[in-house]
Amino acid sequence: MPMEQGHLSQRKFRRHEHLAHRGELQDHVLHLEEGWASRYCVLPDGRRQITALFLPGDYCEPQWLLSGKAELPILALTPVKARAIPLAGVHARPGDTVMKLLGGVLQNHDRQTAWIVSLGRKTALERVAGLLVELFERLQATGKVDDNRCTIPLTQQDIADVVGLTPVHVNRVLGDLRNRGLVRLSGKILHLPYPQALGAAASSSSERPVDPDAQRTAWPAGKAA
Amino acid sequence: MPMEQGHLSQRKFRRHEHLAHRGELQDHVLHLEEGWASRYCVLPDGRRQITALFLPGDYCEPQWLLSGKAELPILALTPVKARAIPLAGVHARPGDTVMKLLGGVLQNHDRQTAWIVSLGRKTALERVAGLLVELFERLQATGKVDDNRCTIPLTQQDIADVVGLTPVHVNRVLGDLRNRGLVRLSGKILHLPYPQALGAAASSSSERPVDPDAQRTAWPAGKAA
DNA sequence: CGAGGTGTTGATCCTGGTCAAGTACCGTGG
DNA sequence: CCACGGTACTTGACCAGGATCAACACCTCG
Repeated sequence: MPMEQGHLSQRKFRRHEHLAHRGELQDHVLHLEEGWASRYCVLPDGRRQITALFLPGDYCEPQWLLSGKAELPILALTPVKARAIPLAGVHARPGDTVMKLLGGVLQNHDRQTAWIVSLGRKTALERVAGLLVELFERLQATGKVDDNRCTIPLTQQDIADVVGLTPVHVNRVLGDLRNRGLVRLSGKILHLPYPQALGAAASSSSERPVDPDAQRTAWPAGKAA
Repeated sequence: MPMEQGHLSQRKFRRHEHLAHRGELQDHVLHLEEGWASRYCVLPDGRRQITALFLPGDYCEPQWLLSGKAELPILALTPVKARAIPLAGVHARPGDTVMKLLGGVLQNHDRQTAWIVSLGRKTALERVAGLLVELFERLQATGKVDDNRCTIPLTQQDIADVVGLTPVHVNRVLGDLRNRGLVRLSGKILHLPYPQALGAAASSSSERPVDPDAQRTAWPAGKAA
């Protein structure tokens, strides 16, 4: 009995409450109105990795349109208000929403690709800096940045679980960024005096000499068939 | 001038030739018939990370159906034979192919999620073991495994660029796995005497005591609203 | 008020990186 | 036939980026 898409589809979750459980079938997609959520994975011995962050304005797991199932659990990092979009309705009258959802899938896919590069090849400092600018820009896109300031409700533990580090080390890196004057993070307020500069630190840390003859084997790259 | 989908759409690439360049617009998707390819990213200072592997039978970048554009370059790791599937045709008569492509997108998405967990939280040994079983199983699914043996045309450098390690260290880890009798990798032939056991090594290395009270903060996980 | 979740800092350890040399294995051309 | 040059693989010695262990300060919220 699918209900109309009116205000009745509004759902609330408390901090640390699950929006979805591992392997659970999903007949809807959530559109976050307020609060943050995360997709995560726990290894048998307790190691945790967050594989996606969902911010206000995001669809929470657009790919459920295609799979109808949550591969991994989704956890509220803060109190969350969301609108549930029943998939039955979308499938019945495939309109604008389908394209938005597929766009969301694509965006998440590309974001994940970028994170694979980060986790595989970047230093702790680059990863943390990268996360901060990514979040800054995503919040900026939804008008949630003012005077280079925004609210990041993440714990240092959360950050660690995103960037694949220890909370202790995240702390040190944040301290380092603070010393360099690139980041001011007090309480949950993030202030980036020079977002540009932080972006630079995220790509390839300034120290690391940009090796001009980086190509291991110079594949001409221009020998099309 | 799009050609018919007959045998004329067959395309060949040599080793180290690009199937697609970074940012290039794509009016087709490739279906690999023979050979392996990889999506990769190079940082300004030369660090490389492979973010996807394409095996025979795979669609190469199904999401091009949605984006029409290659975000990252695709490189042939071996000589490649592929069938080009023009997207114009797919959009015109959306049939079975669309679902197959969307399924491919979903599969790649999930695979990337798994790799984020690996790169973020697993040890060198677990990552390498994980890669080998993944490839073994993907080849098995297309009937390319016989007597627990299959062909892996990857260089140790390639493997390193997938698992985010140094080729030197990959070598040591492979040696370790060989000593444990879990892997026999001579030339390009991979032999897994006990695929099962290797899978176990990939999840959480046997040494690592499975911490029973792993939950950092015991979130009841059962307090639905 | 106390308790538990956080953030901060120091000392020490260890996984994996770096540097370097040497080997094996080609396919090429003399 | 062998000499060669290039790529891939191995191995050792040493180094360093983060992890681990531990203690403490802070702060919010029962």
